[in-house]
Amino acid sequence: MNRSNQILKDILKSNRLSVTNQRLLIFNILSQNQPLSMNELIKKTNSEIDRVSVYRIIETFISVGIAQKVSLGWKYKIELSDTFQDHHHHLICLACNKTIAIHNQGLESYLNKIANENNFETKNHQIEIQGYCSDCQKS
Amino acid sequence: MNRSNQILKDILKSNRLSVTNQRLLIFNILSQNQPLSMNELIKKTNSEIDRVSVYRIIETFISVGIAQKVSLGWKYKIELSDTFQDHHHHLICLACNKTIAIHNQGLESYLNKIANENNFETKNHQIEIQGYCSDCQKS
DNA sequence: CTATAATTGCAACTGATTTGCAATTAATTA
DNA sequence: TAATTAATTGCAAATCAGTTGCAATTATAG
Repeated sequence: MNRSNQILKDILKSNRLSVTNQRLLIFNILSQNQPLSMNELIKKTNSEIDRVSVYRIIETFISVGIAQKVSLGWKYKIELSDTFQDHHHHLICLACNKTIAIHNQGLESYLNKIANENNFETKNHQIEIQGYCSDCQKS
Repeated sequence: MNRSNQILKDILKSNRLSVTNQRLLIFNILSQNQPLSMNELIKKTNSEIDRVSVYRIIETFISVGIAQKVSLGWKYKIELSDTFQDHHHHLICLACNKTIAIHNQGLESYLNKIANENNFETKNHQIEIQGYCSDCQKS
């Protein structure tokens, strides 16, 4: 039992949610992968969980802050929330579909400044850059 | 006939696309509104255009640079391209659903810097801030 | 004005997500 | 630990978004 799994259980329990095998499996899949689309995630469950349940579990995870949606272009993928990994954004390669995490505090404060200038109370934000990674620029 | 309509027709003609009433109507709806989801757009056509055609027209508009998708959270909406309005991003109010355009050159160059540091060739980017606008913070 | 090419509308389809409900599993209590 | 209760899951079926094929219509070019 590692640290992340303990945090997961604490979050579930403090929200009166059951610790089920299905929830643990999905958490572990998310832990071991880049952001996944719903279909990618469903595939990785290897039919051990019904698709409907995967949707419901992700909905639950998002509502209690275990997972979060990140928009990639105009689709979205699922990744663990900032509780389990540092807040970040992504570069997305249009060729190989790879995501590169970017951690950049300057960018964050820049966005805060803009929100303040507009008297806007920020709840969340999305930043993504789409293009070609260094590997894929050759071809 | 205003200036924008003339630009629209020029773009269509230079791409050997017909100038049809349906295309003009959709262009005018987009001109007069904030970014619209496909369903919002379809509703505003007031059944004068079949849903399938709306999808096809937007696809065409995007391919020739008349319109563009903007991701809002993990959905997307359609707005006129940078040809018809300056490049910008949005603050989105979670309460009233209003979008506030932000024009900020510093932000753009910041993103370019990040891409360069990662040897990444940018094709497009998305930035959105979700929260509560000044009007909606009271309630 | 006619011929040709592009576009639209309709019907039907596919894939993603949601809903209702019964069966199962986890948590609570004695 | 067993029995009870509450939460969760799986299944079937519905809904919603987006797509495809094709015939009917409309725009463009001559």
